[in-house]
Amino acid sequence: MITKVRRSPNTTIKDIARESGVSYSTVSRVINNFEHIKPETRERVMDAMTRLGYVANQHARSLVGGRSQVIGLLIHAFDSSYIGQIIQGIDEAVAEAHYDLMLYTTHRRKIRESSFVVSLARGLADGLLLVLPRDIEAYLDTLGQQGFPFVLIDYAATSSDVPSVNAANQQGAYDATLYLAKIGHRRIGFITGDMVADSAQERLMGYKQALAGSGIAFEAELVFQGDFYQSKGFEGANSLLSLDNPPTAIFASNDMIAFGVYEAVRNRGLRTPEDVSVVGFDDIPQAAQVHPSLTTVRQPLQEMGRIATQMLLRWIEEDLDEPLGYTQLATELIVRDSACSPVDSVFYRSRSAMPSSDERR
Amino acid sequence: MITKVRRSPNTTIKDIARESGVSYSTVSRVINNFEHIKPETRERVMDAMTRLGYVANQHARSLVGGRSQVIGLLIHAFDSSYIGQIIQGIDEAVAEAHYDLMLYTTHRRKIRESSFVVSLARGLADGLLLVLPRDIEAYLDTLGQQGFPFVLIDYAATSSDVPSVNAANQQGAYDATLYLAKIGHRRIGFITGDMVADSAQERLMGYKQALAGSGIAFEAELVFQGDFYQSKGFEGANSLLSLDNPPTAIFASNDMIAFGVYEAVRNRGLRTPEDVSVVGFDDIPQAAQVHPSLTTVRQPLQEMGRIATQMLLRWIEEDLDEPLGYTQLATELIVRDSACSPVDSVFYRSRSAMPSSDERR
DNA sequence: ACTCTTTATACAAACGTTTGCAAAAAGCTT
DNA sequence: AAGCTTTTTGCAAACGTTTGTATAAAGAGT
Repeated sequence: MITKVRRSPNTTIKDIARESGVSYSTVSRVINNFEHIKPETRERVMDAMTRLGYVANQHARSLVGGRSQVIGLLIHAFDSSYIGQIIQGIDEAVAEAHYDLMLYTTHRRKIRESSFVVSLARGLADGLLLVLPRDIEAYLDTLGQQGFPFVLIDYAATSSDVPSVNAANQQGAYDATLYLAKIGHRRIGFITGDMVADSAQERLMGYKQALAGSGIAFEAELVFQGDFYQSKGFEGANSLLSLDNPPTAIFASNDMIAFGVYEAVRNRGLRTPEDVSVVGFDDIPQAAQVHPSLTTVRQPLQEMGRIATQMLLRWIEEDLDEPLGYTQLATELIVRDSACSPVDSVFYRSRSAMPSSDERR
Repeated sequence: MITKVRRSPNTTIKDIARESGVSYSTVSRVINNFEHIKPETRERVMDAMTRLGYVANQHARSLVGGRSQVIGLLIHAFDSSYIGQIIQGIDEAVAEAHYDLMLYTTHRRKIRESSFVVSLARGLADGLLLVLPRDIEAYLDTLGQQGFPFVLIDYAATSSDVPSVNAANQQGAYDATLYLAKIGHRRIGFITGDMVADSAQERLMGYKQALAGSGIAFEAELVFQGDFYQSKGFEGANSLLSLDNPPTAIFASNDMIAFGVYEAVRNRGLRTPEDVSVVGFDDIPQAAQVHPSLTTVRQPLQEMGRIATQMLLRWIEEDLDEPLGYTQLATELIVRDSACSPVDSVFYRSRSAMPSSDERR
């Protein structure tokens, strides 16, 4: 049924052995840097390897060694550059450790998720990274019971014995909201993310907490439920700005939403930040390129990917009996040009028409 | 040096054999759907497999069978959602064929590219997909000589014996420019992509060709050299609009650039499309969400990924002696709200302030 | 020179499959 | 009931490594 494709008969450890006049086990020991090898022999073997262009067969290695040098990465889609940033961090850490990366996208197909986890657990990968997983409950058990190493990214672990990495979402939202309050805003709108994500919940809590801390009463009408996409941001801002008493500032749960807010503000003949201040969350690369450049809460996305990977590798390589708990990374408010004091509005026109964007970083 | 992690002794084909009272080769044949198996035996074996939760060890399989059921994907970064769309297409096709996807990012590290190609060729993957590759020459030979299956995506094959998939960039640019000319524009600005990419070159040619076809003289001052990023779009539009005789329309080499143009137009107190018509290229998801929604040349990105994958799989599985040539996919002009006749400008204000966006699709 | 470590190498088994070959079982034909 | 074909099953070898155990070579100490 399956046609064999047998490529050029690959050079194996035995070819090297023959070529350099030693046994194949010696070759293996040279490859794996064993101590008791006569320098001269080592030399001869190495030589033969480069001459014949030897590359070890990873499958044979995994078969006997049990390790595949591969880690699996499960994501659900390639929305925006949020995920790209995380992957970049992962990729770097993975490459450094000489592992490879197997990619699984779920595209909202729930069922597939748990089924592939099983197959992963059986040899294909040594560990698994899950970014922003939905319905983990389904396969968390499977993973846990098998003692299969895994780390969650951007998932607020409800029980802290689940190894995970995320950002200080609540603190970040708190900082952003407090900043707006500090520069004088009293009516601050908020557009949420998709509330099934923990991060969305946490950001809302941070917003509320900062209001409370600033002596501003929470008003439900100032909160619009979004979904992390630009169009809902547009819609949300339109809704908020249509209020009888509209907000002077809008805090968006991510940068894409903020871009939608930009559009809505403009569409109504208003200006950012003179008429409406805007603050985002994430600090995706576009945030700095946009006009006016976006004041936003920076989430260390690459860092998150990198750290999660390192945690995972430690679990894989050090045969721990306990999992590694969870790590929370600090966020940072990046002040750019999209927010100013409401009182500034009047004087703002004296500034140049083309905002100077990133000068202050 | 390496600590063994030996997980729970996995159930193998032999366990199943013992459990169901047959030999392990029979089990293997049941798994691989051989014809001469007594239905009752098959039943018994299947039963044991589900009971013991058997999953085949892929490494052992590859070792003997030569096939790893993995295909490698080489990309250089996760810019914008352009790459995401392509990956989605790839991922779907790969999943359908029950293969897995190994991800390699090069992050502008040229050297690594060629080195890993070698290691891939030795067992880890059965084939390779390269998206928008730079300096292929370096390792194209390696691949070609080894007879290792590979397909390039979004690379204009100079010699048509290189298997590749891309979009009709020139035709698409031609269509867009012609469209602008048809609705009355005579001065059409153009912002290029990164000219090291073939697609950028082709789009420029399409632009020139359409001008010629419309009896409009090409003017070098109307072409600004960009790099596919939003900030260069902003810069480029500012430059073009500062000309003594500025263009009434700007054709951007991709959607991100078009967004930059949007910003520049606004920043000068002008409006899209009333004062400056804008057309993009790609049709990334954001293009439809933006205000005004962007008229753009749709590149069938997912389709490209899917088709490239299918080509690759055919090469892998059907043991062809000849490679598969190259496939070019048609583009489609998606008319939305960002371009109108220059004469419309005067009357445009009668339209509602909030453009109706995607209604006409 | 003779045992005793230490260093260096070789052999063989194992990892979990697939598959060619051979043997056993079952059906047919006479 | 013997002979033949066809279906069904089992054994063993192979894939390319790693690694435990055994052996050979080389120094060290007497």
